Amino acid sequence: MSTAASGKNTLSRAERKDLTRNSLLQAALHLIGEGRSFTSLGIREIAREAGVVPNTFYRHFRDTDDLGLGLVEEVGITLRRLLREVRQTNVTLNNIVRNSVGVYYQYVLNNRQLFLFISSERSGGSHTLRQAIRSNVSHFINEMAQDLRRLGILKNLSTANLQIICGLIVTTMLAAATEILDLPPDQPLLEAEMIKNFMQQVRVALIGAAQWKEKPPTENNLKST
Amino acid sequence: MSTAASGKNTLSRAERKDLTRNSLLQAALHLIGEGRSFTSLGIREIAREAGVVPNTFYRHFRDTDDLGLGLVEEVGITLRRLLREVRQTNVTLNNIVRNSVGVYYQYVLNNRQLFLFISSERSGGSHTLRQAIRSNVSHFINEMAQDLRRLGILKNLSTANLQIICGLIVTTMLAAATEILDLPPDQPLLEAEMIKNFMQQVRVALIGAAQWKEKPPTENNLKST
DNA sequence: ACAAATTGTGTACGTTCGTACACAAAAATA
DNA sequence: TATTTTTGTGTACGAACGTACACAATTTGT
Repeated sequence: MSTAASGKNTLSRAERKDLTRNSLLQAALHLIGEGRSFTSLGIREIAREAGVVPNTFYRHFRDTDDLGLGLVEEVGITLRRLLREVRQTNVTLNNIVRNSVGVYYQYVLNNRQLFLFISSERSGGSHTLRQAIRSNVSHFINEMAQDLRRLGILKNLSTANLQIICGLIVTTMLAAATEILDLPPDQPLLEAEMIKNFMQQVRVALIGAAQWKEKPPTENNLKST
Repeated sequence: MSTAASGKNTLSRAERKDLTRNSLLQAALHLIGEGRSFTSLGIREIAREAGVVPNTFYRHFRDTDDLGLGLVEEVGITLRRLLREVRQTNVTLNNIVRNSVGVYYQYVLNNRQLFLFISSERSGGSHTLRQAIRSNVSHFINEMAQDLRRLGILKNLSTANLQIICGLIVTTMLAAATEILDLPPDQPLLEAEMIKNFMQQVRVALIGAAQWKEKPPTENNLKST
């Protein structure tokens, strides 16, 4: 009887620890869901919401930033997997776009608090969290560009420009999610309208990308000063 | 001797009040410039930085959000004027784009702290500030669409779709500013690279917009489920 | 079986915060 | 000139915070 559960419903120490760790993460998310901003949350507040004594917090996280990193990791892993699956089971650009957008917003709406956190801290809070989120976003962009290249989509673009296009699309998706989450919940009409507008933005970006010519030899259009 | 300065270097009461009001605003910006996030600033902290006693704060602002509204108004008025001037003294789309981008980044870099504040609080802080910033952004988008229409640019687009395009461009500009401000200051190489990439994003969006056809009658591409 | 490590608890201390109240100086108003 | 209003000051109080330390309970490793 070394590692796992010995009797019937007992939990190992590591499992119990993960339980309270998760209750701390969920407590932070719950507070965010009530309109609080993550930056303003304190250790005592999170611990109180999780039903533990303040000091317990330190058994799991060094400070609130450290807890935030846990949240970032969670959303990054999940969302990256979901979007990769979409691109692996579709081959045409239109299907990839439609399904990626669908999966993405499904996730955003099903994980409201988690994405409220991401939206806020992406530009808002501590340097550490900003870096972590930005790193995840870059990872997203790279994977997207890589998959599009593999599928032979947008062959007219150099790798660098393909990344720029993917960056534009990801930026647009993030901004749209932020706006949608700022609506009062359960406003399906406004929500559908915003998603429709956003999809048009993505389509315009893709049309522009398809039309883009490397090193345009035509006229002296748009050369830098 | 009713209203204004009576003697030589005396200031009226209103002028003196505006002086300390500005020193409070500048104090908040200075703290932001040192890496602090606006959401985490307190009344005492701002007052201390401004060199006044905490209670003085209440003579000018109800709370920190109220002070934030003052900052939002300042950047909104200035930036809207600058961009409107660009669009009023240029007629071709390329010139408008190039000069708007130039003026915009000039402003962002010359008002680093102010724009750090905007970037953070646009998605981050209190509901009040978010609303105020979003309202300014909408105002921007509307003015841009209106001016482009007036100049006869992108005639192929309906008013609604023109607004969507302008929204895409404004979103891209905001995201780019946020990223640039996150670089360590005085990195002109990285900065120039990022601005170049960003301009390509805007160009792609405009190319896509020019190619966009209302009600495409071709195939059954991209109809919603 | 026993020692060691882990995890959550309780108490406690010093700091900072928002804000209330009384007050002083000076400008505006009559 | 006399009175009122405005603007900044000084003091004070209760609450919340981060965190340190000692301790209890229980699982883990030998």
